[in-house]
Amino acid sequence: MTDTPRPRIRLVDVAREAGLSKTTVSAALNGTGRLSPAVRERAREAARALGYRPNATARLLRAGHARLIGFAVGEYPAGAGSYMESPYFAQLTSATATAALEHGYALVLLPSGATPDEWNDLPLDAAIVADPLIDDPLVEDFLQARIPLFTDRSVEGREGAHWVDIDTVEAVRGVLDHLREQGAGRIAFVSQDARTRFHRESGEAYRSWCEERRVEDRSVLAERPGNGAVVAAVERALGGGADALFVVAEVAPPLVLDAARRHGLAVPRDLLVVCAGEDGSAEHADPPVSTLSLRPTQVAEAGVELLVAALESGDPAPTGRLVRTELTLRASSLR
Amino acid sequence: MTDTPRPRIRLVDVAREAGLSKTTVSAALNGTGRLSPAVRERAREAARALGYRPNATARLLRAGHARLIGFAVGEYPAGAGSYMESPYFAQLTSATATAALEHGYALVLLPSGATPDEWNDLPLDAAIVADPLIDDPLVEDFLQARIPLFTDRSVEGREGAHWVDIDTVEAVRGVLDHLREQGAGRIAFVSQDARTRFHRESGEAYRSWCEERRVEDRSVLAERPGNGAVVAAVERALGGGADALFVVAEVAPPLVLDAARRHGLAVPRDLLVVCAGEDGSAEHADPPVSTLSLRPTQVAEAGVELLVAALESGDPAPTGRLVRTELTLRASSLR
DNA sequence: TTGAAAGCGATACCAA
DNA sequence: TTGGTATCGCTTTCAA
Repeated sequence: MTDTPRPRIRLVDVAREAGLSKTTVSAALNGTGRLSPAVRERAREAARALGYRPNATARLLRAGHARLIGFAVGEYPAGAGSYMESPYFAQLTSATATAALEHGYALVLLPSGATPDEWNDLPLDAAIVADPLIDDPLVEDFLQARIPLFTDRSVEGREGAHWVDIDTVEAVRGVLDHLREQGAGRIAFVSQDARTRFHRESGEAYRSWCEERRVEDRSVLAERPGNGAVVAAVERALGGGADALFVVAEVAPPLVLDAARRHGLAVPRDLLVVCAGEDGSAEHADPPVSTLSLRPTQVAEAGVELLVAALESGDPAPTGRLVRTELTLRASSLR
Repeated sequence: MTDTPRPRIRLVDVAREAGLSKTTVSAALNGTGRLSPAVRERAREAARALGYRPNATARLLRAGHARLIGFAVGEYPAGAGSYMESPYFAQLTSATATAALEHGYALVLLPSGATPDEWNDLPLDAAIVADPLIDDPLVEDFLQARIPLFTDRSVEGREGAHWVDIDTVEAVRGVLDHLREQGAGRIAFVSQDARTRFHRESGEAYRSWCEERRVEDRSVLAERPGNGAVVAAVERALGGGADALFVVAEVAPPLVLDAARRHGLAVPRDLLVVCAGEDGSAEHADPPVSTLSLRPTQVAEAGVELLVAALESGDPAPTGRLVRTELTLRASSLR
């Protein structure tokens, strides 16, 4: 029944207990200053005995920074399910957290549509907006608040803004070229009605590739995010007689194969398939599915690096970097 | 070329600009105190003109709390890939963040194996350890630091600890009973060598269910986490002649169906399948796969509620709550 | 080698 | 109605 009293132990309490001054105890515990080993030990002992834990907020106030970075995703309107269920965002989020931690920063999760008053009370040194919407208010708010920001290329050149993006156009053309080399003539492009840069740019890249080659534009749009709607879009594409599928909408790759099977199509014999995304089931599907990785881990690492460099140097000059996507060829697109 | 000066605007700066005192400006901006509308407006105007943003750290020091909750997952040893790639943890994480935000708290992402010095500098009001390992050091560290904690039932009764857990034993027996009712006689149990409570308890529940009914124990363990190893385990179970599969190891359900197909087994005719987990592809698989949901969203909400209640009341008395799992029956386990 | 005192930036009491 | 001053808990000169 040790009914420990509520009030937390402060530095002064330790000092009093040890018969030393705040200053000395602080130096002893932080390993700074020139203290005699005896005194240092005495201070440490008192701290241990009292169960002293320094008040983080106070140190931060003194230090002038919080080593905290806000993290939000622009992609999903609040409430439309969780963005983390997407393997891409899951990897992006955890890679960002890991990269930040390695630089001594912790990530604070912000809701997708966060307004300033939701983060104004948080001591954020910087912010990250992953896959911002077009003219994302979140981005504008952070920029206006002069909080260093890392997001995609749409902020290029703005003060305090740092970007990392992928080579979408090149990547899309690479996939399409690959499918053509493997003998596909009617390549359908399955996307989703997303307002992200990737979906917009990849759609444009697909269309211009088709135009250049004078082939029919076989884009199909999923009406909503989620496996169900994307599978429905895939079925439409197959109904249209496609002999290859490039799926950039997020979907579990095995479900695409299921759809093909239902249409009596053998992959890769009758239908070639490439999916964009990080879904781990692609590799173990039957047959294994070729994937275009958007490299969330590399994006996160590069962005955090840029952001931290800006933070440490205090230089608001905008910086940016491009990350290469990676096409992994598997049985589903190789004849 | 507005070369804005580095130093941030503080309250005093606004006060000087407005010809008022810090106190008055503070009251004006916070809407407290009794100020004349004129003065209030003058203060606000000055703040706006200077682009004043209050220092969050300073307010927090004053307020005595940070409204920040640390979030870590015990499950994965650091570096073994990201826990967020699991739909269960992805949902748990985002539901926790959402629930916390609704109560005015923000979530700080901590790495899985975090040691005290990784979070000591963070102003955490509380912590959450999802799916702790047995005797998880993380749990012990938080408890010892007297930081209010929410985790699973293993901390039941300890001061400052709050738990939420699921009815694992009942749930497992329910699934097994269901499979038996549907005519299965040789039910294999596919798990993974995880040190979480769920995997341990579900395994025990399966074994005692088998004993009670004098049927063979057909447990199979995946050697590692990840689709590959789990599919291999499923194949072993099928090789052993199972006529039903209860897969509690995390895997994309369509891959289980693929494995069955490779063994020439039709689902549900020759093989019944139930998967535990939140993988969204189960619903759209062909045939749709029955799933046992561990209800991460409900767990998160209940836990945050308990934690926040304890935080607001300052009462360290331990609390806990049980959440019911949910079995969704689909074609894969219905004859 | 040790300690007194001055901040960090904001809020809240209480006197004017 | 307004403002001086103490305070939150810690770190850091700087003097002794």
